[in-house]
Amino acid sequence: MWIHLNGDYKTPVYRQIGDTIKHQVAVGELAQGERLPTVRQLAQDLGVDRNTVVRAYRLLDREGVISLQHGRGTFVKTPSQHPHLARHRREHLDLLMGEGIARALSLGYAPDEIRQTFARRLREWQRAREQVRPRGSGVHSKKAHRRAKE
Amino acid sequence: MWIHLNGDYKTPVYRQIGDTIKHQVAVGELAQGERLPTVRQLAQDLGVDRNTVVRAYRLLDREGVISLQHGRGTFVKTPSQHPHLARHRREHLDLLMGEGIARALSLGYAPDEIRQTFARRLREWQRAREQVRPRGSGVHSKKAHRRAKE
Amino acid sequence: MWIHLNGDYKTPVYRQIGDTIKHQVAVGELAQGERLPTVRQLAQDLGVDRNTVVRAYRLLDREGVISLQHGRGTFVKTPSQHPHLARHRREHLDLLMGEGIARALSLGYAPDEIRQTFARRLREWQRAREQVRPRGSGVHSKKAHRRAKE
Amino acid sequence: MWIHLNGDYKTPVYRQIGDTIKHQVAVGELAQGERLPTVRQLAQDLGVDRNTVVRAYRLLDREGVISLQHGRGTFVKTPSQHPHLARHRREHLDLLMGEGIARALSLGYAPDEIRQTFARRLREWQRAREQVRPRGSGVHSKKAHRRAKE
DNA sequence: GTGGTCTAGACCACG
DNA sequence: GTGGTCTAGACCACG
Repeated sequence: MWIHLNGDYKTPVYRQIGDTIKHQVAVGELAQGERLPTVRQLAQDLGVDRNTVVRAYRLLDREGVISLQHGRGTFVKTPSQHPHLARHRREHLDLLMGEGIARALSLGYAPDEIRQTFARRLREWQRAREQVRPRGSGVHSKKAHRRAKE
Repeated sequence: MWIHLNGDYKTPVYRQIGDTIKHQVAVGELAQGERLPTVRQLAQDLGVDRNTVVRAYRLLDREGVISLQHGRGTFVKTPSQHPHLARHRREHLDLLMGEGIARALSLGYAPDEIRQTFARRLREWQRAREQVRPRGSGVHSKKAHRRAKE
Repeated sequence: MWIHLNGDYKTPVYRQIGDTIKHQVAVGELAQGERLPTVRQLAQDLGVDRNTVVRAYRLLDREGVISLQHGRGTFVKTPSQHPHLARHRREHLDLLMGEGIARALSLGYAPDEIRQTFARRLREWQRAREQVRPRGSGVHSKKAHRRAKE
Repeated sequence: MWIHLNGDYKTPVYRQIGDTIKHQVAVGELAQGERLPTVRQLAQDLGVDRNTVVRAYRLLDREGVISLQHGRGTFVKTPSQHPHLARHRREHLDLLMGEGIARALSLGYAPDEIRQTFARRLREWQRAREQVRPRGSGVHSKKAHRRAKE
């Protein structure tokens, strides 16, 4: 696993790591249930401190994207493991969408502008997903899934 | 002049000030050539440190949006000279929407689910807004700004 | 400000600090808007590392109880600063309550048992609040509030 | 024997196992004198490390709930000898409910608001449960447990 | 072996 | 001065 660290920029390293992983999960590059590199491993690969990786992982864990399992490893969450059940799921998405909308409205963007931008961005993300997924390029192979439940 | 400071968010204050001014220039709320409040004045109005306002103004000056004229004051440059502004606005909204989408996708929500929830929430927010201030724009009137903080 | 650290127990220090502060806010011992000790100060008072205090504060920040403000200090959040607006507020509470219920049910507790325990605990908390509040014991005096908006 | 492991939560696995067994003994699901699965067996059933099961059993043995008999097996002690069990259950629920209440109060929600939301959510959850398994208890039947994991 | 916590100490960004 | 980030290194808890 490789993550490009934008050496001189203002975004902190732990966020760059987290954002990249989130992106990879969103796009399907990291399959759900897949095991992430260990903290030590990724720290070594990227040449950063273990604590920095821990911080990135913990952030994602709190956000519900991955699951840090003491003594076992770190895994991409399966939707079913997410904020408990169906009703929870729906409310969570409501909250998530509401946040972005509230923020945009409070910054003075017009509803139509927001709507259009949203639609375009979502299409862009979907396209990104489709380009990654259908290839079955190693990461999502049987092997990757086999480990998932372990 | 009033600028809403998003007290507890991650964007630094000097950026919030700068972004808001850019936005106001972009939409014409601040006319070209118009004089901005003095550093002291704005700092007092917003209850922030003078250094923070200086930092915001200096950034805008460097970006060519305003002109800091030593001993005379601070003035808005001609918007037409700054395609930068419109782009800034658009990119900011792009970023904002992209964040929510990425998060939802990485949490395993389906695109259609996201799309529908978003649409519903936006409608709800619009309705909520209309109930609060059906008196028209309001946002730009001096009165509306006067005690926005409260 | 003093926090008793349960030296030999298994709860990590950063959690003990966070839980205590949460408790004090819940009970009204720390007024909303009130300023918390600086990271350095509290670290020194408790004889722990600055990073440990930062960690405790950040956790509370993420949970929406306090607000870490770069360069300014740390403050107890005012309800109005919480998860945005009224609708947000309601949804957030829904989610909060739902979590506990889901967990208790999944552990096999009967609904009536849950209901009664909840009612009793809430009464206990309310009583704790009343004992702290009406005295106006220094912390919630005018002085404390005056600083809040600063 | 099946124990639901809350894969991504903060409680360590060995405690989840121990708590569940205590709970089952407390409600009579596991009769006194009854033989528990062997360490190997349970470890395999749950897909966890043997050491983890050993740790759970040893804890219960120390607490007097079960009896580890070298070379013979593991047996449930007489519940009546253990007021400890009922208390454990009650305290656990207390803790669980207390957490949500403390959090909500510290976020500024009013007690009545909390009370009402809780009541509504509990009703909703109950209704949701009834729709899922209207076939009676089900929980204790061997069948229900067999593929609970899925 | 895997993640969790903590310290001591450095340097940075913001107000 | 206040919080934010990062490192190097230690020791612990869990599986």
